Amino acid sequence: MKSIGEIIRELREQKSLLLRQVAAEIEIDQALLSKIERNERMPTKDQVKRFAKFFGKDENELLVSFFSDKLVYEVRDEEVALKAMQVAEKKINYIIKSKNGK
Amino acid sequence: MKSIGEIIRELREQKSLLLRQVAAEIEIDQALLSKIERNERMPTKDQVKRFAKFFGKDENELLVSFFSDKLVYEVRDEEVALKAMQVAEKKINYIIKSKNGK
DNA sequence: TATTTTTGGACATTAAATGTCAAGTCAAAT
DNA sequence: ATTTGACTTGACATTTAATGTCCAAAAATA
Repeated sequence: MKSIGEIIRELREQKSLLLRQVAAEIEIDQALLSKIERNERMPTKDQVKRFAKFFGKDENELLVSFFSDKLVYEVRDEEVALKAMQVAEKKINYIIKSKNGK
Repeated sequence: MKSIGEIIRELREQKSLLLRQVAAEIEIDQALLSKIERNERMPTKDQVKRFAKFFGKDENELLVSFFSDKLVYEVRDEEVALKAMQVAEKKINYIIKSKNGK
């Protein structure tokens, strides 16, 4: 249940790396990495993939954190947030079923 | 489980109104309304409120359709869509609990 | 205190969304 | 067949929101 930023920071600290070092690997500005780790900026999907690769983490696992953060962000301040999320889940389920033949 | 666009179109047709007429009420271009009804454009939150008021529908009900559509749109093409949605729901629940004291 | 790491904030850039307009299609009616 | 009215389409404009950059300030470390 951690945010994508928290996860990235933990991974970096586990390896005792500096912002500068990881930023260079991922090819982003170190100030941007700092912000990503503190959830002040969202990374792009592509950056998340690079983080996964660099830290040797499962890509889908990080992507789930990433997208769930984005989803939460979309409705966080809305009264109907939870309801909307539940309905969205049903809709996704429906779409998936449609894709799999019937 | 209908999209916000489908709902708006149905409401309009139930009252036998023309695109032009509803568009004037809501104060949007009729071409835009046409696109909204066919899910080619998303309305803004404010427009959704105006639709609710004009059609005499519960505002939150329409907002749930609206936001759930947006949520689905955010992850529709992602392999991890469902998983991300489920995690997002947990996160929302957590946030709500935090807000209510403990 | 000097050095290094991290953060803050203003600004630039890019990307994505909404909104507009004019031309287009289609159906019904005459 | 032509006209009329309703709706749609597509290119483009505008607006909004996000990411990205730079440099100075702050915080931590030696």
